[in-house]
Amino acid sequence: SYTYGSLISGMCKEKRLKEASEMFERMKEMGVAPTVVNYNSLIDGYCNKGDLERAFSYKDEMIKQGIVTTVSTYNLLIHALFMEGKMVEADPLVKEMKDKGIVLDEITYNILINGYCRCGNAKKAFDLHDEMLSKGIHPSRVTYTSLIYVLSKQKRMKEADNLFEKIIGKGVPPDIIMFNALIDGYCANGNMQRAFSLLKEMDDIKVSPDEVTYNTLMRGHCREGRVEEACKLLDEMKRRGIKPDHISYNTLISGYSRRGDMKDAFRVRDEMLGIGFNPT
RNA sequence: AACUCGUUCC
Repeated sequence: SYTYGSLISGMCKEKRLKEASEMFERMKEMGVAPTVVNYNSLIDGYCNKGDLERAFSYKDEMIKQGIVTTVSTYNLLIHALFMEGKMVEADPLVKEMKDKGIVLDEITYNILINGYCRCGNAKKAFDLHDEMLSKGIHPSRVTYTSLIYVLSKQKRMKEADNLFEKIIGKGVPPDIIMFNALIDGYCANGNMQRAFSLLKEMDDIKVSPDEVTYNTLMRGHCREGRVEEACKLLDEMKRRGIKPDHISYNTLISGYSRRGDMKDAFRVRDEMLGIGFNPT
């Protein structure tokens, strides 16, 4: 039966790792053979918890048990290391994959590319992008979002926009996350006009904006001191049925605070507390 | 059937 596997992965997703690992041990005691997915679920859980030591010990255990690691196993561990900025420590894992004949897949490349984008290494990210193309692996929206992100952070908006258009030209319709990333780039670089023209484009192609879209636009206005405009956006999102989250309110609070309008800042904070969110 | 990647505040 698939019962144990489902229970273990379910508990790992809910971060109930103690229960998951106990159930895993019980399962083995009962003579049920553990699978690679059981291990991957646990590795994922402990990686998310930040306990990489435990995650790696599960990887060692599976190898000892003669259970074949998959590309997912490595993707999980490489991702966890990259999120902690430990790029170098991931090198031996990539080497190990190659030694075992495990082929890097689209997700592996996306993890590597995103990692380098997050730390501002656009060169390395684009090199990996070229490498995946040369291996016949097609970049996805996930890949492009990372590349747009790093270009935006480096204020290379022309290139970010060109890339965005190029992707559309390839017949890949942008999704909401790609839009949000590009909108954020324009907001962070003070081009609210283009940011709003992208919002309009989203509406045109029926990609519904979400709270991230609006939070991003609100923040763009706030950083220019136009908190009133940001408030109008808060109303607009409510009107459109998009629920503001704690970030929406914190954006307004910090917008008012930066301007020294503490009275308004506290007013928004009270409104936020009134609906059960906590300020940060 | 079940495991892995991208966007806003922090």
